Amino acid sequence: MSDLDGYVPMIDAILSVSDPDKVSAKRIRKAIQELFAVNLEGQRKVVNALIVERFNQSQETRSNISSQDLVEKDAAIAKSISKKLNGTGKRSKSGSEASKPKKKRKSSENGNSLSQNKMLLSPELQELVKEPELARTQVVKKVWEYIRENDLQNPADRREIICDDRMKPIFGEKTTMFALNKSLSKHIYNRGEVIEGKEKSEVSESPAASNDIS
DNA sequence: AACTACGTAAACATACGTCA
DNA sequence: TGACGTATGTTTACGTAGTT
Repeated sequence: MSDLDGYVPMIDAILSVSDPDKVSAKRIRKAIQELFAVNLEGQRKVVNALIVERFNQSQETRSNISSQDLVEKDAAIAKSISKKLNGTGKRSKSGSEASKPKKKRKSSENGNSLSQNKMLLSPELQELVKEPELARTQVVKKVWEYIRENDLQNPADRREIICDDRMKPIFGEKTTMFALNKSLSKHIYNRGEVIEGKEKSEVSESPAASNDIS
């Protein structure tokens, strides 16, 4: 057994404060990766096996011994874990935050995100962003650049976007930042989609027409 | 092994909760 | 009260974990 032994106390601590019905090896492994800033993907099976082993042992221990000492020790470690996982202890807005993923994420590490795949754009969108194809995220970025350059946000409610002539075929008279992506999706195509089925606009109605604003 | 379910990635602006 | 962190909404292919 190896360097993984160093994680045993932490595994035990996590197990001690977790609901046995809900806890999973995956969750524990991720927690350890975060806490120790290590990548255990290459050792996933070994780590999982270790976690299962500790789980079984902890269940056994719990049923047999009710060591006050152990509980207190676990509680102390668990407290520090919880503090680390939840940041500075700030905020715990909507209930069970622990299980929720963090919204703010580091930029892609593996670069295989589909968001980076170039997509073909409808003529209306091409006209707006001045590019024939872009990654979805880049499309959004370009659209926002255009909105700011032309000062198209409603000053009273900056979530609202008042469309100009170039935007109207895509978004209608006005839209919101939340509806932006939905409207955009009608103007973004996969290459295969276009090659196999010709263009959406050719097959059925034009994307602009599919927008419910007529 | 095959299948299902879920989390992740990216962009954006604003509202709101929490802490110092 | 200001600063900071997070939720909100949307898209969808891919990776992974869990289940059959």
